[in-house]
Amino acid sequence: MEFFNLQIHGWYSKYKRDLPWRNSHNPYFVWLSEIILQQTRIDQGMAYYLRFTEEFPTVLDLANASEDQVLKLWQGLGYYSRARNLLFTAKFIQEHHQGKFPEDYNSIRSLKGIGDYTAAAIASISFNLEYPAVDGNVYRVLSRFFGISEPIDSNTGKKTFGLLAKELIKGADPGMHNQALMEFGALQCVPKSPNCALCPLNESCFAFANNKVGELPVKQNKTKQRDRYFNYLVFEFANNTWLRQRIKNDIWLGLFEFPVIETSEETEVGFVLNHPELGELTSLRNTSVKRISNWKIHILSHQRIHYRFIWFDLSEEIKLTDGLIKVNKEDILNFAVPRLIEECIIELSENDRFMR
DNA sequence: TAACCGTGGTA
DNA sequence: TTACCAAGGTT
Repeated sequence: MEFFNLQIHGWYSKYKRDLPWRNSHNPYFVWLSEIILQQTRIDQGMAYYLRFTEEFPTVLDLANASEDQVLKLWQGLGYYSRARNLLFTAKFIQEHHQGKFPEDYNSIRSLKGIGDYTAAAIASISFNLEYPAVDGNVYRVLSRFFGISEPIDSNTGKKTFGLLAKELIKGADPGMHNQALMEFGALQCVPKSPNCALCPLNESCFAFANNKVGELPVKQNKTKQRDRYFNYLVFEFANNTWLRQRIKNDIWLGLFEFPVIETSEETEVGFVLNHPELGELTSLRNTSVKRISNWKIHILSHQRIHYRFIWFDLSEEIKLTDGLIKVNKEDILNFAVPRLIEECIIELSENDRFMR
């Protein structure tokens, strides 16, 4: 174990990346970076981190934002509950911690959106507290080097890795140690085809010695995907279209989209045009379908969204029904939308059919 | 406990 | 093309 820490720490001092959130121990910045980077690659999250810190330099700036504003900044990053919890926790800190980020592990861990990993990361990096941060990288590094084949997504496995990580961090600089382990997993001990020949730990690595690098770590649960079918209705009249905010406990909660009729399969257009839900949206009769896109597929971690767009040229202005929002086309980019809606809007503006 | 919650990169 | 999976957390 001493060899392990010595090599990891030495490797880190040599190869660590210069990342913006490493220039400060400010718990607000560390928290922000950790939430953004949950299940997200640094390449993908970096621009979001820079935008958030510029827009909201302090936790109080964030606390005073609206949810729509935060979701708009978060647009495209996915797992939008992270953004909603971010705002909730900022407001909570404003109200219950006098606007000062809490400095002890239990207080940090109790905040919404912060689990075992994130609490340990903030506590160790910001406050030098000795809590092991075990993320996907650390599971991989430990399982390979120490030869642990317990599934990392089982309770017993999490306990085993947690205990080992707790032993390893003893006596080390907590923040440096945690980041070193993660950085090593992210850059050297990568998931697929790591370059073990030049790894400073290869002489003692169980997986390398036993040719099990490709088999570790072990995961047991495979998430099932289900198919869904979204018929998006794009109403146009004058320079307006209509959007609706997603308010059900479902994907994309809080984001906006064109009104949608969900069907059980890739139905004919006639099925949608005669659908009772369309009648609830508009009682207009003289609506003509201008264009119908092909079915496309948008992949989520657990769902496959089959979707298409049906454009309606309205002969008169639509009558507003529950939750429908009339949007001037020039304002549409101010709404937080799912990726597939954004692509539709971009395509339309490029084709000069929509934004003129 | 297992299912739910996005998006993009990679082989 | 498909499958995996990335600084996970909540219910």
